[in-house]
Amino acid sequence: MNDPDTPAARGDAAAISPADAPDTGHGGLDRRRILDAAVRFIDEHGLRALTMQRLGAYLGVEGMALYRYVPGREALLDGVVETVVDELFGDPDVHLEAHAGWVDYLQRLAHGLRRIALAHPEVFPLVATRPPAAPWVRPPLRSLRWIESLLDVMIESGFSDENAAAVYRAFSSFLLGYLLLEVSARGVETGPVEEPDVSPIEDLSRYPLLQRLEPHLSVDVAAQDFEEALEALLDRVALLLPRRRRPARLTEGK
Amino acid sequence: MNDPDTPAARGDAAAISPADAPDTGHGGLDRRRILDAAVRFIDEHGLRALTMQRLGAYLGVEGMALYRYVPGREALLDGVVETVVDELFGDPDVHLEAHAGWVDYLQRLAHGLRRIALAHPEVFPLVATRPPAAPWVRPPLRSLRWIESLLDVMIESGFSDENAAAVYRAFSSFLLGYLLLEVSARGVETGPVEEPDVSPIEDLSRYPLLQRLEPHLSVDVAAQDFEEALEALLDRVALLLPRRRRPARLTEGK
DNA sequence: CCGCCGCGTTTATGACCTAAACGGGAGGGC
DNA sequence: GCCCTCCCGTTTAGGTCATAAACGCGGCGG
Repeated sequence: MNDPDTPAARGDAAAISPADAPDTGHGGLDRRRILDAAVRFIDEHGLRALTMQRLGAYLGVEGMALYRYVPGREALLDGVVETVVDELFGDPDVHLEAHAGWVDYLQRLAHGLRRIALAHPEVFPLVATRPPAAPWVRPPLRSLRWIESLLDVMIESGFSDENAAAVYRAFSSFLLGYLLLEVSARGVETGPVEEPDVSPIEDLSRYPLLQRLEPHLSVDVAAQDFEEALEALLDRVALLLPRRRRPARLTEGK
Repeated sequence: MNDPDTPAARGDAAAISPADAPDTGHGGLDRRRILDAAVRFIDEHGLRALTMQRLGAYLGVEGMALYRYVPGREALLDGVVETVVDELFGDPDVHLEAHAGWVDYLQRLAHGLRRIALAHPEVFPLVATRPPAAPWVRPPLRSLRWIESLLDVMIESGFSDENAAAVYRAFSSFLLGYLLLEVSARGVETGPVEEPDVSPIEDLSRYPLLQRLEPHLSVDVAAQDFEEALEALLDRVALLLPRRRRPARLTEGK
């Protein structure tokens, strides 16, 4: 057998769904319904559990039925990524245009992406690591429309072409690092419902500081770290602007 | 068939190795040889191509032989990650102790990890995303010894316990974001040797800025971005230190 | 000289992806 | 009303994989 005991993969079709699944309600697949179901499925059972057969069952259908609407598993995953990233368009707090300046724009965009990451922790690693369509599409902002929008806002705000591109790169790296780590940490603390494991992780006694700092390391300050790093990034970005157009102060020196 | 045409996955055992493979030279497996071979294999053929059978063939042996030394595929991947991360111990430019202050220490550590990422672009995503042993082990620095070392250096340099932990978190996020993006961008520009693809990616005409900035977006300035973001991070970290112990200037104002 | 054991091989099972053939029912043309 | 035809989900089949379990060979200590 494959994946002999992985908790997520121990999916007897029974346990997986007919009861609470969306199950279409009236039969009749289509690409959208499949993709949405796939996202929900991954949210509920984890990426590893996603199988054509199981997703089919989740929709009340044989696995092969999906192939009529989706070219294959890889394409399905691409669709999942796209579906999740596109949630950004439905977010009332995030806008394609900067109504209140580039700082506000980038903050809303960052928070919007963070919301998505936290809403779909099991999907986000996919968003982060799936090979992008073009080399300059940098996860997690992998939508041409949003990239265009970001560049537009920066340029309208007075940044040079080169600096706009640099901001895009720095912003991507920032988001990827912080969100991927936040999401995967959350996954580790929630996910592995495994047995207490015979090995208490490893011999901690050899690492006195790890022991002493364990409380500090385990406190979840991801939200605060994110805010602070975002502020720092925005401050740094502001310095790229010709002095006259620079916003006075990003934060009121708490 | 699986993976119908993926270039990396088109591995007839013939194409894969006996010729240039390590092939032990004298038969006789062991865990170390297997792990090293796995790293080389992934470097050469990509992660997707790694199969128990193929790795066996690469070593001149049947796939099942590996199971005597490795509990299974997952464990193998864990071993690969560990192997690669442990290269840090062999790096003459990186030291467990800070001989020249914490700034120098963090710079060397960051560059050491970047060297690893660039040396094993196909392995790095694994380093980045594999669930860590403990929740406070943050990729890509997933070695207890190095975490301990980092915390030690920071604390010896006068940072509080809390700030040392904060530095560790910020440093991890920074490395993860920048290195993962750099490595995957490199992978995209090299990797997909696919047919020119009927769709020229997507209709670019709707995104005038993407078109106009394409040159700026495609220039590879990853190294420079990395240095600048590292400097910015270190500057920010320096502010955590009591004023008296703060290093005068990190960069001589270029 | 023999039986045991370390180690790679063979055999077997089951999960999974996917190509291809299949079949039933619903709707349109007559 | 009848039949033809697609649309769409199902069945069938075959290939790749991971992995458990039985196997067998060669060397070594008794």
